This record gives sequence, C-alpha cells and structure tokens, in this order.
Amino acid sequence: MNKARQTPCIKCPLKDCAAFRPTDPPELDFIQALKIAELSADAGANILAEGTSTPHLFTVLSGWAFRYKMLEDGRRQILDFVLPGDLIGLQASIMGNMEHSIETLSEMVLCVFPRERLWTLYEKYPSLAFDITWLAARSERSIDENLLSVGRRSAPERVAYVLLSIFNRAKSLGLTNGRKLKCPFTQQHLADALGMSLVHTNKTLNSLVRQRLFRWKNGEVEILDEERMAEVAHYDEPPARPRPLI
Amino acid sequence: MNKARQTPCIKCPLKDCAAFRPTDPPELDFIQALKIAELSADAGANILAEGTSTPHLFTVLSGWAFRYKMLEDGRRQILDFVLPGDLIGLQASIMGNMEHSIETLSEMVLCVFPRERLWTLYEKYPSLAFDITWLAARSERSIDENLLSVGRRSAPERVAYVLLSIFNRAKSLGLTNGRKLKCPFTQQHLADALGMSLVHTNKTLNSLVRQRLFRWKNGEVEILDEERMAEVAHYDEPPARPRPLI
DNA sequence: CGGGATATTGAGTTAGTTCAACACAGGTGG
DNA sequence: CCACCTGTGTTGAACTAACTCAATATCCCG
Repeated sequence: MNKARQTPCIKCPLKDCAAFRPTDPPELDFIQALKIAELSADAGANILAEGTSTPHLFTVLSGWAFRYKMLEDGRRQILDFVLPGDLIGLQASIMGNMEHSIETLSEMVLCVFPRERLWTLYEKYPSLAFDITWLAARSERSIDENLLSVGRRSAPERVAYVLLSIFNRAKSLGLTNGRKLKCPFTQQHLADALGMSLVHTNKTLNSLVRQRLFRWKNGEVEILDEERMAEVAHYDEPPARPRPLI
Repeated sequence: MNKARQTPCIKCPLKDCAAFRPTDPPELDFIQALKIAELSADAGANILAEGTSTPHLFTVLSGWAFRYKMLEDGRRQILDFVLPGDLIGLQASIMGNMEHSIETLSEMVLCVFPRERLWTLYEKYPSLAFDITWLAARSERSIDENLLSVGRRSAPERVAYVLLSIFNRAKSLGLTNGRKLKCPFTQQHLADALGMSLVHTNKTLNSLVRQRLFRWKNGEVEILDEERMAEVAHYDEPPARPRPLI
C-alpha cells in the first residue's frame, strides 16, 4: 500500500455512474476536504483486519475485494464482494472495531476519510449522512441474499445465483463487456462465498458450463444463457432502483 | 393488529436499558412527536411482507419476531431474530421497498413512525440519524455472524452458536432469568435460521442436551454449561460495547 | 375428549465432503 | 532457454453429514 496522487472528487469516476446520486457542489467540496488520501493496494492486500480498529473510512474508487470472517481453525466465509462505490470500515467507525476482515482481489484504489470527522458529516450534511445509511442498507440487503443462498439453495442454484448477482452488480457499474466480465477471483473464493468445498464448487461449475449456461476462461466469465441461469438460480432481477434523491 | 393506548417515550421501557444511549430531552420530545401510533400484534402476525412498501418505520417495544426470505417453492431462511429495541422497516424507508418479510414469534408491541419524516430527523437531529446508522451497522454485524455459521459451522456448532447468541442478546436486554430464557420459537424456526432440516435440528439439539450443555423444556431454554457451549460453538463473547454517546 | 401443531425416532438415500493424484499455466532463477 | 516451483484447476473414489420419508409420541387448546 502506498499513497498516490489524488483524483479530485469533481473528477471522481463514480460520480456519473447511475448507481450514485448526483452530488451538489457544496457536498462535493465537503467530501473533497474530508478526503485525506488516496490509497493504492495490490491484489491480495489486507485492507482491514477483524478485531482491529481503524481511524479511517474508505470508499472504493476501483478494484475488487471481499469481506470475510474466519473461525480459529481456518474455515473462512466470504460475506460479500466489494466493488467500486462501496463504503468500507463503517462498522469500525460507528461501533469501535471491526468484526470482519477485508482483502483485495485485484489492485484497488481507495479514498481515505478520517473517522473522527464522520460526526461532522452527520451534523453538517444530513444528505450525505442519509447516503451513508443508504449504502449500509444496500449492503445489508446483499448479505441477506447471500444468507438465503447459503442456507437454502442447492449447489447449482448457489453457483448460478452468485455469478448472476455479481455480473449484474458489475454491469450497473459499467464493468462488463457485453455478456463478458473480468472476474479476479478464484474458485476457492467462490467456494468460500458459497459455503461449499473447493472440489464441489469446481464440479458444479463445470456441470453448469457443460449445460452451456456460461463459460469461464482466463479469469473472464461469459453469461451464455441468462434466462436459464436465472431459472436455475431462482433469481429475481432486482428492480433497478435509482438511488433516491432525498 | 390493533392500536393500543400509547406509552409516552419518557416512560419507554427501553430508555434505561444498557444497550441504549441516554437520550436528551429535545431528542425525546422529537421522537415523541414523531410517534404516530403504538401497534399490538399477535404471535404469528406478518408485520412486513417482501415486495411491499410500508409508509412506516417501527421500533420494537416488546416481543420477539424474525426477519426472513423465501424462495418460490417455500424454502425459508430466517435472517435474524428481532428483539426489543430493534428497528424495523429501515430498508423500505430508505430504499423504497422490502426485500424480506417479518413475522412475530410472540405478541409484540411496536412504536410506529411515519417514513416521510425520516428525512426531517436526519436534518434536525443528526445524533438520532447517527443512532439509526448504529442500529443498521449492528444488525449487519449479526447477519454476518449468521452467514458465517450457516456457511461454515457444523450442525452442533450452529445450534450451540445460535442458542448462545440469542441468550446473550436477551440477557443484555434483561429478558433472562438467571441461566434461563423463555424462547417463543419452535424447532422449525431454529432449523430455518440455521439452514438445516427440522429433523436434523431436532437430533442435534437432543444430542447436545444429552451432553448436558443445555435444556429446553416448555419453551424455556436453560444454559447448563456455558463454557462448553462456547467451546462447541467457537463463540467469542462479543465485547460488551457500550453504545457510543457521540 | 378430540385435533392440530410440535417434537421424537429409525431407516434408507443423497448431496456434498475429504483425500489423493494429476494437469496446466505463469513466473523465477540458474 | 530450460527446469522447476507454486498456485490453480480437474477428476475419480470413498466416505459421511445431513436430508427425506414415515411412523409415532406428546403437548396444548378449545
């Protein structure tokens, strides 16, 4: 990890993304002033560790990561994937310390904000405070989905579901290329996200590939039959919910 | 569901509970003014349904409920349990509609707040807005725990874990009686929370009972050997984190 | 005194796990 | 440029945790 030259918020690559609320100039100025650094992390870097407390709050500018928890004996559960526009470290900022860890899957650039000024944000910019709550609610929603998957879906259903949901998230961020998406994770990551063993994840993946639902070559996933995948996954396309303007 | 006589916020039974931040008189007055009704629901009532949108935000005064999601074919996953002091319907209030349902396990009394005034709260009472975010973060934490359980713990581990964590939550709310706790859920509820079948849940429960870790009679759970239960569950007592005073 | 919901138990089945061997690719150092 | 090494993916075989089915027991409530 090392600090890099900063991108001014006004040029934030996420600002015009459909997933985000247009931000007023005064809010933008405030965020700009709040931002104390830009952090570049390599793939495989530990951004935050369970049990610790960071003085920082992060926003993802680019790159992929995942939130996870581990049991002492090494069993790991990936809670969800972190994509550009996600907020990291809110739990620690609000509750004191982290109860999960975060590791990057690719190179990642983050904006760094000091935790202690979060309160100022709540006082002075209620609209931004509302946005933070919105992000927290969205993230809870995605964990709810994963819990349903891991608890009640069969292996093929889970695999189809996770691929579809990642694909759609990435699509809404403009990261997809037609029906293709560069995915920086391994089958081990998928297994840990789905609560399955590596071997069975592999076999399930290949079985779905043989059914021509998708392909996965050179770290690139290509959805071949979205309809049938949604069927297998019991996936309801989430209504493209525009972020409320308050 | 029917409306009942209202308890003034100043006499809120949760106000002095250790889990809550002492609230200033002006904040209390605002909440009091915000509260438009008190709702009494029977056991087994549907408070909120997936896919719908409510004009209300609720706070639980007393009683138990659970949040859940279902697949079309009826498979149900309980996401977490709802206890007094929890906030209900924030997702709908912030994002437009619910992606999960809520059903009561016992009689329940709720305070009702109009959703449209949430924004006023953010504008006028940043400290309360901060509290809401705190509640959202806490709830996310508990789902993270459940996801770890369902994804990576074995059946006995899951059962021990869920009982311990419910017991400790209830204890911090003053609902326990020594090592005993009245639990209004059935084995089916536990099974659906743990992502297991009813039969296997029953067998696992009984095996732990035979090992004298706990008892469960007449809807009352009694923890007999907390230490060994924590061992089986790989349970780390959550540090009793006082709610920050901002 | 029923009758429906809940809990218990046994038996047979299966989805998913573990173990182990092998294949393949990319990256490094000699 | 090759030889090796490590991380990743693939496959078969044996095993087991958890599931389903089905029958019975128990509890609670009207």
